[in-house]
Amino acid sequence: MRELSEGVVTGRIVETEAYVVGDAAGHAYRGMTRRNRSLFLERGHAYVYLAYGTSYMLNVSSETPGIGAGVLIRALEPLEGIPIMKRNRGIERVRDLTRGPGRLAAALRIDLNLDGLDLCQKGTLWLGHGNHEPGRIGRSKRIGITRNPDRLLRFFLYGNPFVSGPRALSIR
DNA sequence: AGTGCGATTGACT
DNA sequence: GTCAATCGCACTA
Repeated sequence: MRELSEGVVTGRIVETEAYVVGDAAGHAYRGMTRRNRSLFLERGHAYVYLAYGTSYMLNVSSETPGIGAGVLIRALEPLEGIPIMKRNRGIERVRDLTRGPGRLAAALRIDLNLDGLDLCQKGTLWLGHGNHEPGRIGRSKRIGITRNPDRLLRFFLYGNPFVSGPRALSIR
C-alpha cells in the first residue's frame, strides 16, 4: 500500500523472486555495501535500487539483522488508486500499470527515498494483508539474471494477467 | 578519478 | 525479433 498526496494506491502482490542467503545472483552475495545495506535489515524492510539507470526495483528484506537476503516484488494487481497509477506511468492500459518490477515502482512512485523503510509499519509505503482466496502458485527460473540462473525462485499467482513474463510453469 | 555494468523498459525493424 | 537509454555504484588504481 502506498500513501501519496493525491490519495492511496494499493495492489495485490502477484509475482516475486527470492534472493536467498549464499545466492550468487543476490546483491548481498559479496557482503554489505552502501547500495545493498537494506538487505541486511530485519525482515520486512525495503531495499530499493535503480537498475539500468531507468527503473527502480522494490525488494523486501527477508532475514534477521546482519543477514543479507530479500524478495524482489515483480508485479502487482492494481486495486485502489488506478487513476493515480495511470498518471504516474503516463499510460492508460491498466494491464501494463504494474506488470514488471520497474513499472510497479513507477506506478507507486517508489524511489531511493524509500530505501530502508520498515514496510511492516503503516507509513508512506507498507505491506498490508489482503482478503484473497489462496490461489495456485506457479514457479519458474528468475528473469533477467546471469549468475545462478537455474534455481526455481520466481513465484507467481498462476494465470493472473498481471504477472510479467511466463505464467504457465506451475508446481503445486 | 576512471571504468564498466546491470534483478528493465519502451521504441523500433 | 533487436537495441539504446541512463545513472548509481562497485570495482580498480
